[in-house]
Amino acid sequence: MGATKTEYFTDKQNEIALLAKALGHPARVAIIEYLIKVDSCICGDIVNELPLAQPTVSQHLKELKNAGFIKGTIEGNAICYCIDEGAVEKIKSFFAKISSELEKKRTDCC
Amino acid sequence: MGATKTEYFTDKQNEIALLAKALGHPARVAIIEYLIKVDSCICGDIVNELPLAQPTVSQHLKELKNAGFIKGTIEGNAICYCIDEGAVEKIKSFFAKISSELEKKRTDCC
DNA sequence: ATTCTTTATCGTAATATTGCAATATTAATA
DNA sequence: TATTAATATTGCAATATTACGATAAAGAAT
Repeated sequence: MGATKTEYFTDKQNEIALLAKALGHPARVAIIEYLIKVDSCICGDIVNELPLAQPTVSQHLKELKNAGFIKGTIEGNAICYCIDEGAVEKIKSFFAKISSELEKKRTDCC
Repeated sequence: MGATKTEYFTDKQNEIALLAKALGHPARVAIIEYLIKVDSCICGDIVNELPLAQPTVSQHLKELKNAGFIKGTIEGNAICYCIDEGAVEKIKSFFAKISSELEKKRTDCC
């Protein structure tokens, strides 16, 4: 025991959970915010922006990449990172849907 | 080491991370979806909806509650759970903002 | 009062995450 | 080709999460 039982849930549920989990750490929220703040993709620089050691940042970037949140392309000896719009769209519309459903059936029993 | 260095990040970043983390497990996504699907708040029933043992579900509910995602009120010997609209609004607007910023400055370098 | 039902908590095992020093890799540059 | 710069990987310790059996707690029903 100890491992998440992904096979018990739908693909959609697992996908949303994966994306949400990717942003379940303040460093990764900070990375996304930084990628947004800086116009265009950024090559390098991310390590200097965060109060964490380089291997730790590299690991967080890897997790964001694995979740599909960011893309990285090699640009000389640096790597250019940017946000994957598709991923943002997916999780954005999940919460937008939840929010609108909530408003529709506001029965306020609690 | 091993613990998240929350003190290095802003309150806002930690708040978003906390909410995102709460939905970083398919069972918790399923719980939220179920609470939405069923009109009004639901008293009981959640355990039977999920393919997990009762203590596990209870733990997931606790985490959603700690993150501020759901509220629970005692209703006889059952407990009535419902979604906290404020939390949904917060994370919804975070992703909506990310999405609109992305569209604004779409420079497509990757 | 006893039993049933519902939910929470405790204890514990398995696994995952977080963080970093040390090291490797890879490409640009001198 | 050595050196430098940027990023990744390895290895490991500390901590957190996931899952569940056993048990507790508390109100409802008999």
